[in-house]
Amino acid sequence: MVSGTAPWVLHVDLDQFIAAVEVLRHPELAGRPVIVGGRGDPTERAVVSTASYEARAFGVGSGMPLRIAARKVPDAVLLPVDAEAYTAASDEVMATLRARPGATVQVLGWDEAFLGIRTDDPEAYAREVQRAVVEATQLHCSVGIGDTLVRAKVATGFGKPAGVFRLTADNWLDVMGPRPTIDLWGVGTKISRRLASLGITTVAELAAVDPQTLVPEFGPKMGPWYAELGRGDGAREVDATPWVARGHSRETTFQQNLTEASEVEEAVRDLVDRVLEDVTAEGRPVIGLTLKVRYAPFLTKTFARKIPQTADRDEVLAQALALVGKLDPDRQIRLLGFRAEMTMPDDARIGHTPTRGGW
DNA sequence: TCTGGGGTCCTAGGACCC
DNA sequence: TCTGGGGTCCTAGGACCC
Repeated sequence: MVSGTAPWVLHVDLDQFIAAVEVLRHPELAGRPVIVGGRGDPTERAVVSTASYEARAFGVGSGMPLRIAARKVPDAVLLPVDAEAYTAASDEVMATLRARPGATVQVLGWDEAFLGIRTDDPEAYAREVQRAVVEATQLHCSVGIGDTLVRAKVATGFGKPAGVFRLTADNWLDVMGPRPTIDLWGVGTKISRRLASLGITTVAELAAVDPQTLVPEFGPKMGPWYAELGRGDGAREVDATPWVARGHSRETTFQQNLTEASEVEEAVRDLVDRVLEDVTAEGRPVIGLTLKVRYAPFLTKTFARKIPQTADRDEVLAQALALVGKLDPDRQIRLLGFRAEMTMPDDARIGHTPTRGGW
């Protein structure tokens, strides 16, 4: 089957991944509404990372404040996020995918990956993938089959849970045409609203538009890219080149808003140290800094600056504290974030992004 | 119910240069 | 005199994804 001729893109997506990993190591939780988020304390400022299907039946979903989720499901099991455990499980899944015959694997996140293959029976191959993943990890996944990355990615949603669904140029408009543009991968609330203001509300309407007419509203790259998205078109090649981080960041939401300058400075020192730990592990110099602040209740501002590649830790810290000077001293601070951008290695792939244009 | 944390890329406008 | 035209770099902000 490896020698089949037709190229296909498979999108593999683990079902309720985080909740499933927790149930695996706490078997007594099977069948119960499990909600994972923050430190598992519903009195804190935190949101839901993943809810099990039992919890979703109560209307709980990712991104919902933990406090609300706990109220909706009185007998929910609330668990803290355990990133190390999910990374370990994810590594096992990805290794299983890479071991599939003839597969090129492009990892998109903890719980999903593209898989490029040549076969004349992609459904059979998809079932084999599901069987292999369950056998190795006891985790279930859904598989989207497509002739482009976008179509494969969107197809997965129709296969959940634990199913397989195929979307190609042949059935794209039949399946997706009547749906709202927000159902597309890469179109969120803001863009779908701006499209609607141009008279475009469905995928079919977006697919029919002349790409150039979107340039005045969305710019020279994004305009034509949205039109392409409407057609389901784009890249067909799965790229296994290892992903290289462009930067690292840390954010902290304070349980009580900060008001004192000394608290702010201490928080920035802490964030800088944590980010630089990651950067140091990469062995690449820092070339830029961004400080993000969320003033209470919800106003976000960012301040950035370039810095010389030769900067050492003390220099980076000094530059970070200089950015602190731009904060408004009269406002309460709810969140601080600090990001360090790094130089790229010479052989790094340029233009690869798991989530945005460039497919 | 006031909405985490870690990422990526695009756009606009000003500064500056020739 | 009220001002070209191309280019790059930098900063701030916006949008999206998992």
